[in-house]
Amino acid sequence: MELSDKKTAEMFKAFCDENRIKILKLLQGGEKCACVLLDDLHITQPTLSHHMKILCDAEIVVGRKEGKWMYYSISPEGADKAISVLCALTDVHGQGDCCCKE
Amino acid sequence: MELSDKKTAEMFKAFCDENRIKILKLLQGGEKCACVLLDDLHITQPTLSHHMKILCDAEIVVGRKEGKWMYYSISPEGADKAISVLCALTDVHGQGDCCCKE
DNA sequence: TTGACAAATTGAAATTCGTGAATATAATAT
DNA sequence: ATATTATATTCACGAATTTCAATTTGTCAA
Repeated sequence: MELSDKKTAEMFKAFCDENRIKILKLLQGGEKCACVLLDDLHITQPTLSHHMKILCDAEIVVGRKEGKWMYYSISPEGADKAISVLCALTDVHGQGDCCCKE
Repeated sequence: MELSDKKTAEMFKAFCDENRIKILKLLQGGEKCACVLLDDLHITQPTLSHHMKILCDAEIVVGRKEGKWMYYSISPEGADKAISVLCALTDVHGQGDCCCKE
């Protein structure tokens, strides 16, 4: 399934903010509660919520509600999708040295 | 060499604009003159120049001047760097299923 | 040297983005 | 029911980004 150029740009927006990079690095340790992320980042709760929405909309992160808490984790499927789109986008045709080919 | 979170975000900005996605797709066919890119995109010459600067600053694209013309192409090294940073960023520790690991 | 052409830079307008205060919603506990 | 706690939404504002018109710079040809 081919993504539109607009959708592709949209997806990569997940990765072009310093705080979202920090969030992803925190989630590399595994699923984390929003409140824990909030403790580690010097931003307000609404700002965190905003970034989580962008990450979830891009399907790089998935959220799971448990009672009052929201647990977030990196989506392996979303991450793989982003990687393969990036590989496909930067692979010069006829060179075939992209690790994600086929 | 580890990139700062800020630098990482900066790098991915190369991929989060619809026109830059289109430019990369055009460059997949191989090196192209700026004037050729301009013909294929519905943007003005200064706008193209602006986007090419962002792509070159991010080291995803390299430019080569030949007389009056500028030829641009995808930098395999820059692309590989971006891919490996993305892999490293989205790989959940202890899962080790990233194609770019090691 | 002058003219023509390609690309970069500057400046300014419109839009998008990141942020936090205030508020709303949802779930739990008393 | 009421209070409390966790998260989401709304709103407003400043900063950054995208865009194009105008201008400048660089290169070549006559």
